[in-house]
Amino acid sequence: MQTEDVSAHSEALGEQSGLPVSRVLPAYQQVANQLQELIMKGTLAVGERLPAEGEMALQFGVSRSTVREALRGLSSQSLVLTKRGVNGGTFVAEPSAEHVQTYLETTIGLLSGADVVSVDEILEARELIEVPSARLAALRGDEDRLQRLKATLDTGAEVDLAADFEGHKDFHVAIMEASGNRLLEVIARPMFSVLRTRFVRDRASPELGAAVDGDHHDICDAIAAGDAERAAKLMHNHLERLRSMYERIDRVAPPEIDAESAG
Amino acid sequence: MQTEDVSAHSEALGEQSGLPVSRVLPAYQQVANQLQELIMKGTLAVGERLPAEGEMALQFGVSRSTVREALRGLSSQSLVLTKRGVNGGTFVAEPSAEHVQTYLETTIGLLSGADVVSVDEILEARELIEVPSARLAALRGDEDRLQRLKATLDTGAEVDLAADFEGHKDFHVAIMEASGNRLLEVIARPMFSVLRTRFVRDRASPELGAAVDGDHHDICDAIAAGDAERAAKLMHNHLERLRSMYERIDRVAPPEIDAESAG
DNA sequence: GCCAGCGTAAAGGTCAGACACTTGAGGGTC
DNA sequence: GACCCTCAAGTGTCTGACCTTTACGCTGGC
Repeated sequence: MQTEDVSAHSEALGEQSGLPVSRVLPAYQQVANQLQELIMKGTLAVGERLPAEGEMALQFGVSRSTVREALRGLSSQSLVLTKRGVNGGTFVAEPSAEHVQTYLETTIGLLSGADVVSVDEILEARELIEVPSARLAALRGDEDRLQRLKATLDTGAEVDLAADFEGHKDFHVAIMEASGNRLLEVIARPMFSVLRTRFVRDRASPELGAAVDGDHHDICDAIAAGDAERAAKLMHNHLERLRSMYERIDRVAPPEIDAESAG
Repeated sequence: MQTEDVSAHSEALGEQSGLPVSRVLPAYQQVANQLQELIMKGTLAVGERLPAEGEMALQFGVSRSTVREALRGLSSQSLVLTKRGVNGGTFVAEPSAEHVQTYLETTIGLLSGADVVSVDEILEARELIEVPSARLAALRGDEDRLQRLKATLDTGAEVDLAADFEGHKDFHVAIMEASGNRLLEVIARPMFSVLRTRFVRDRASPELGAAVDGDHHDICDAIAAGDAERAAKLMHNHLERLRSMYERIDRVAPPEIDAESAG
């Protein structure tokens, strides 16, 4: 472990050594930690209302500003949400898949931008998840989900590449939805978004878009037919195609995060 | 722009989706959004120091408290970190896989506790990720990683079930590490932790622990031999065993959190 | 009896200013 | 050169005030 910065999560160190290093966390951090623990333990139930800020300030023996700073931290983690007005207050937020997706999207984007994870790794992870997702979708697909999947194909002939890309996203998201595993959806969707952001749509070629569309149709057919293995294989091929596309793009326009090409 | 927190909340509440929520975001939220965008765009480079709080307050035309609340939000997302003292200040944090793991751990835990995702889904996702991870580890495993993997087995005969469980965790983490895909590690590790938390160690039986240990040794052997398919198959069987274990435990003593689900 | 309109008050949002605490840097002392 | 002391920049915390939002309830007209 190369922990060069021992700022926040410092453990309790030996009391015997009277080092003057004050490992005391800021008050707002302590308050946040305590509240978070209460939430995680279930002591504070979902939807339950926390005391008013002023009251918490009294209870914790800190000022209202400190409590507020703690709450901002929790709220930006979607652990709580605040409402104004009468009967407003701070409430324990309902855990939602969307929040996680939003967070993952920004974070994976940052990790990728900082080369902590490579595009190859994202593509690989995508394949690991989406191929079995297609298989599961074929096995489990109920009418409803199948319809939604088909709907993502219905857009027909599009001229706008950006809209095209959106359609592709919808298709892949629908696949993961159809797999019946929400956790997969939560995980895979941000990866898709990150790739989309990194490889700006305009750089894709129209003929490739058509090929992608064809793939989607084929995959959808296989899923509709309940042919799990074929769906999986097609998805694999599809992602291979995408991978080579990304690689080509990457060679042409290297690691620049956001190409703001003026011309 | 992901400034649509408001609508996301109302949707999460599950009532009517068209609630008349005020579109005006609080100032601290706006400041946080702007800073976040600067960070994501790379305008503020990693490690770069932001202006002092007071200065930002002037620039944004808000009070220092407001700036601080914004910063608390960003810092709890590990987008920035603050240091005190001379040469202290707020710095753009280096994206780190650990932060994401920590976040995912708490969040998946909450999602699971609130039945947004089921244990089955976690297990399924785990299988999707870990089986190919074992395959990749067999294909790519360099000496170094292989040694680390083996080290997780060396613990030998353990009496303490808790420590045993820790060892199991280390093994699975080492597998994902050996797969060479950090993204997989980031994703799978929290899932493991959640399962561990949900199924408290003491409930596992000693003989099962032995079986699990045996599995681990076999998998490790297959990886060391570079036999990718065998490693994958063994991992699959191993996870099947775990799944049935979890199911049995779940039947006997269902987690107290979600007892009231209609059944 | 019902609905519209208004007032009210609770609670979060924002502000200004002050002081305490931390910590590196620079300078002085031995 | 090593040590200590002081200083300053910047975050951490507090106080207390005022603004803004918004559900609830009262009032009055139909």
